[in-house]
Formats: sequence, C-alpha cells, structure tokens
Amino acid sequence: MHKKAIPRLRTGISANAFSIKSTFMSGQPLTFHAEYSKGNGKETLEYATSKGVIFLEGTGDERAMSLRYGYSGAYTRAKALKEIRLRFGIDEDMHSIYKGIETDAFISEAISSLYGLRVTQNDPWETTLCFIISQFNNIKRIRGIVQNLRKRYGEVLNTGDYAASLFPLPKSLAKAGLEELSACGAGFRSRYIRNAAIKCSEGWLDDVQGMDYESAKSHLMGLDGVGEKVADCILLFGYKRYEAFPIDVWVKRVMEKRYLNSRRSSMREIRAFARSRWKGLAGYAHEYIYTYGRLRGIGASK
DNA sequence: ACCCAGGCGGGCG
DNA sequence: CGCCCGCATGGG
Repeated sequence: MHKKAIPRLRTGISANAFSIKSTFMSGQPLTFHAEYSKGNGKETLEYATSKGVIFLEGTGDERAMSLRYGYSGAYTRAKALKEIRLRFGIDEDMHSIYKGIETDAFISEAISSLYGLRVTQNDPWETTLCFIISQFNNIKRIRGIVQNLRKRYGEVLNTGDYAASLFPLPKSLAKAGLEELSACGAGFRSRYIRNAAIKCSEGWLDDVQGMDYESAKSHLMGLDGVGEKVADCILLFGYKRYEAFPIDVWVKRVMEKRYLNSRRSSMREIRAFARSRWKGLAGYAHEYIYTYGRLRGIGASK
C-alpha cells in the first residue's frame, strides 16, 4: 500500500497512563478500522477516518508514552494533532478517573493489567455504523466487514506516494444496494446499514450532542438496527457519555460472576448496579471490565 | 456436524 | 413488561 513512508512528526506529548496496545485490544470502534503493530520498542496505530489516514506511534511505557504522528488526506498538522488529542483523550485526567472507578479488587486487577486503556472518542457516524455491524457478530468479522465497506464505499485517497480507502460517509452508503452490502459480509444487517445511512445523511445525529442521556438514547434507538446496547455504545464511544454502560454477552457474564454472586441477572438489574456503583464513570469502568473479562475468558462456558 | 459471536425486531402471553 | 424466536456468516 505504501509506496513511500509518510513522515512522522513529534507531538511534543509524553502521555501519562496511556497504552496504545490496551486501547487497541479493547475493541473500541476505532479498532474496527485500525491496524496495530509493535516492534523494536515502538508501537503504531494506523486508521482511516472519512477525512484521511492518521498514524500514531508510541515509544516508552504506559506511564510516559512519547508520541509521534503522521497524516494524509485533508488533514493539516494542526488538525491531525487535534484529532489525536481528542480521539485518544490525551488531556483526560486519568488519575481522577481511576480513583473514581477503582472500587474493588477485581477492577483493580483489570486496571493494572490494562493500565493506560483509554475510552476513545470517535466520530458519531463511524461509531453508529461500526456498532450496527457488531450485533450478533464477532470482532474479527466486524473488522472484516468494516474494511470491506471502506474499500467499496470509502473515498479513495491517492497522493501518488500513498493510497488508502477512507471511512465511508453516510451519503455514500445511503445509495448502496442491499446485495452489494451483503457482498461485503453484512448479511441481515444490510438494510439496517442503508436505513441508518439515509437517516444520518439527513442529519439524524446532528442534535444528539445537546440532549440529555435518556433522550439521546431513545433518539438513537429510532434508527433501525439500534437497540439499547448499540445506543449505549454510540453514546459512550461517539459522544463520550461515560454514564452509558453497554451490556453485551461478555459484560453480562463477568458482572454476574464477579459482582452479582453468579446469579443470572436481567439487563435492567445489571445496569442499575453499574450505575449505582460507578455513577457518571460507569462507561469507563465498563471498558476495563469488558476487555479484561473477554481476554481472560471470565465466565466463558468452556 | 455443532456452537458461538460486543443484539435487534417482531410476535406473543 | 418479559420471554422466545429467527437471523447471515465464518471460525473454532
């Protein structure tokens, strides 16, 4: 893909409590369209937005991660840097977040294992598309479908030195045929994708930012293929609403096993528990519980 | 062959 | 409300 390397610039950032690897492993929407690699003392992440490609390179450890960056497409130096700061929550006060969510030995174990995992703030449309695809699916396949959609519907960026398919815009997917979407692997989600693309290209997501959590959630659920869980993911990863606590099969199992005496519990019950325990930071706690639980296979049937 | 995956919509009691 | 079912597809 690369004909010539894109230059990497200094960000001047030495991030505290920031791990590219843990963030990548957490399976946030970014990672459905990002490539991670690690070698000779540095780790890199490369991902496509609808505006261009961003490269992030880190050296050092999670307590002082020195960052460099690169960009292509419509970005300028300043815009690329701003994108990175926002996306990875570089200016977040992790000390106070950890203080707020570290309520017990289990989450404490998760935090030390995944130290530096950040909740990323992604573009709302990206997040909506990624999580509509996520339903009744697995991460590997979600990634594959997102890559296929990028290649088929994303703007092609070709600078001569470098070529890539950008993240597809809603207006581009709004015109997609159902068979074509199915050919990307979307299956029964094809009609959800097209309908959401149509509504989002007409401004469905425009006012969410100003809504309170409950109204925003029910508004998002007005999109076909968006239920409670996906709406919570969109709010958490697309709008940085840390009060959202999405409950998928993994979180459900881990919560039951580690917090609810191995009792089979309803979604409502689990949500209420999480909200009362972690309050406005439930979503941040969620990422550690979800990722740690999934990587360790906690509560898995075998 | 079977089971599962970051669920959701629709139908039923 | 809560429960149950079908759903595309690919990997273990």
